[in-house]
Amino acid sequence: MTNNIEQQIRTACAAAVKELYNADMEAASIAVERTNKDQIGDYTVVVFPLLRVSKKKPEETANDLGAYLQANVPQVSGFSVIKGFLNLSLTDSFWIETLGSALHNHEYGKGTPTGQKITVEYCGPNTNKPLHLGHIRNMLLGYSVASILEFAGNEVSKVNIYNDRGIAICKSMLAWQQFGNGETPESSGIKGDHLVGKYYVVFDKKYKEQVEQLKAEGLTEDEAKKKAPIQLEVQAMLLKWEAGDAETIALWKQMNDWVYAGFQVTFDKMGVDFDRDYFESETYLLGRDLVLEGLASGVFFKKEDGSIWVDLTDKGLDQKVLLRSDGTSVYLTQDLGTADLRYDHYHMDRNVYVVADEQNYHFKVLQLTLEKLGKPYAAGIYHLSYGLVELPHGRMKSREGNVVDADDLIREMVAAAKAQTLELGKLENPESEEAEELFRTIGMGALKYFMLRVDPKKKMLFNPEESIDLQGQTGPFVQYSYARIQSIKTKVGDIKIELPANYTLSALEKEVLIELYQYPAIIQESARNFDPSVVASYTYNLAKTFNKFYVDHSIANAETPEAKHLRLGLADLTAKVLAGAFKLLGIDVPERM
RNA sequence: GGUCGCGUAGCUCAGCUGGAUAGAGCAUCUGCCUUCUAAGCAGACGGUCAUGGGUUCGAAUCCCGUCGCGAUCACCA
Repeated sequence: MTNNIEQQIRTACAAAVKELYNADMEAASIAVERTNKDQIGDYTVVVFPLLRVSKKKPEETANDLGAYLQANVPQVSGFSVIKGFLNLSLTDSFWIETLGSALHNHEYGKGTPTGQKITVEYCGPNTNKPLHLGHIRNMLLGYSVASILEFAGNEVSKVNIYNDRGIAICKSMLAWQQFGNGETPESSGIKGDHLVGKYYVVFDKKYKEQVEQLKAEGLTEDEAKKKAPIQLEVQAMLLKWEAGDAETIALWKQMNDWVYAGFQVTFDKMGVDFDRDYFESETYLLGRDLVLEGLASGVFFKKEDGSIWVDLTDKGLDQKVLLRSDGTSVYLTQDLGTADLRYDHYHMDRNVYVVADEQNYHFKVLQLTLEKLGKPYAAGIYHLSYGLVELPHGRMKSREGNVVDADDLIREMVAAAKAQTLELGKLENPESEEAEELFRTIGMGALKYFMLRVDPKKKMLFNPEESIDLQGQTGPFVQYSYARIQSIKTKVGDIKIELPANYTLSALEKEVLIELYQYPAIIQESARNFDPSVVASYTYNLAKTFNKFYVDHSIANAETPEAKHLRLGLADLTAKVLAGAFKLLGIDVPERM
C-alpha cells in the first residue's frame, strides 16, 4: 500500500488531458476523492475544472477521461459518469494485493524518514500546585503529537519545562514555613504536589484575611494589598532566593522535590514521559545574557529607568520589556534562554510548543525576538496553540477555585469504567489484577479519546458531572472493536493467512479495505497539521466500518476458505491499525473486554 | 479600542487545500442476541451551516461587512 493510487489517477488524468485535448495540467490540481457511498465506484474525478481545456460538456469530458483511464491504468476496472463526476471502480485484485503488502509490513503506515529533528515541549507546569484538567489536555496533545510526528518519519524529542521559580512557589514555601508544623508527604500521606498546593491555598487565605483586617483598620483596598504582612514577607523571600540564601534555597529544593515526585506519579498514570527536563531556574540567567548581548549589538534598547526592551512595532506588535529596571527577568527572558539552550542540545529543525492559546501573543513575540537576535532556529518555532478546557459553569481558572484536579479525574474515570464493566457482567474475575488493569485501560481510553478527538485549536467543553460516555464515538468503542477481532483470532487459532488470487469482494469488504488504505495518508496529514484529532477520527471511522462488516459477514465460519482467509486478513490488519493508531494517541487496547 | 480565534442538529463534535441530497455520537423513539463479544448493528426524529453581501459552473468551505462569544494587548507567569 505504499504507492498511492490517488496519485496515480491524478498523473494519468494529466496525461489524458495532454493526449485528448493537447493541454497542460498539473497532476496535483486534479481533484480525486473517494466516491460517495451511495454511488458505484471507489474514487471520483471531478471533471468540471477540465471543461476549460476540453471545451466539451461535462458528461462528454468525463466519458473521454474514463475511457482513457480504463485503457491506460491497469487498476481501473470500469467507470460511470454522473453529471460532472467520473466514478472509477478499481479491480478487486488491486485491493487484495494492497491488503497483502500491508499485512507483510510490520510498520504499516510509518512514514519514510524525513531527516527532520523536532522537539516537542509540553506540560510546562508550575511547581506550586498539582496538575489539573488543562494540563491533561496539554499532556495528551503533546505526547500524541510527538508520537505521530515520529511515526510520520521525524526524529522527535519530548521535553518539559518547569516553572520552578518566582513568587508563586515562594508563597507555598512561606505558608509551609509558618503554618506547616513540619508536615511532609511521608508524615501526612499527602501526595507531594498536593501538599505544596495545599500551602499555596493557605497563603492565599491568610493573605485575604490580612487584607480584610487592614481594610477594617481604614486602609484602601490597594494599600491593604501592598501592606499585608505576609505579602511583604513573600517578596522578601523571593529576594533571598534570588540572592542565593542557603536556607531559602534548601527549602525551595525540598518543596520542589516533593512536587516532582508527585508529578511523576501523575505522568505515569497518564502514560506520558519526557526525554529531557528544563528548569526556568536554570535558564533565566541564560536569557538575561542573551538580552544583554542584544542590547550591546543594538537590537534592543534601554529606557531611562534601566529596563531593556525590544521594539516590535515594525511587525505590528508593541514594545515588550525583556529585563526589568531592577535587572530581573520576566517570563519572556526565560523563554529566550530555554530556546537557546534547547538548540544547543538538539539543533532541531522544528521546535514545537504545546501551550494554550491565551499565549498566542507571547509566542509571536518570542519568535520575532529570536529572529531579531539572528537566531537560526527562530523560523522553526511552532506554537501548537490549543483552546482552553471549559467547564459547564464557564472557564476553568485556578484562582476561582473551579478546578478539576488531574488525579481526581483519573480516579473517577477508572471508577466509572469499572462500574460500567461490572454492570455488563462479562468479567470472569472482577477482583483480579487483570480486571483492574482493564478498568484503567478503558477509563483512560475514554478520557484520552474524549480530549483528543476534538481539533486542538478549538476550545472544548468538559462536563464532569455527566462523566464521559463509554458508548458511541468513544475510546472504548474502538477498544471493543479491537477486542472482538482478538477474540476471533484466538478462536480460529494460529493459521497462516493466504489471500486468494481470484476473489470477488463484497461491498462491505471493500469499504474496510479502502478505509485501511487511507492510514498512511492519515498519519501524514495528522503530522503536517500537528493534529491528533485526525488520527482519532480515523480510528472511529475504521472501527465503525469494520463493525458493519463484522455483523454482516461471518469470518471464522466464512462460506468458502477463500473468504475466510481474506476476511481474517482484513480483521488482522484492522486490529493492527487500530492498536497502532491508538498507541500514537497514547491509548492502550485490551485483548478482551 | 487594536490584534487573533471561534459561531454547523436540543447537547458534544466531524466536514473547511471550493464539488454530488451537510455527517457522526449523545439524548428521544423503533427493531435485531439458539451462529465469531449487543461497550455492537439497522432504522426514525432532528439543520435558513450566526447574519448580509461578493467571487464561482458550483460556497458550510474563499473574500468583505454586521452581530454574538472568547483570548490577548502587565516591569504577572
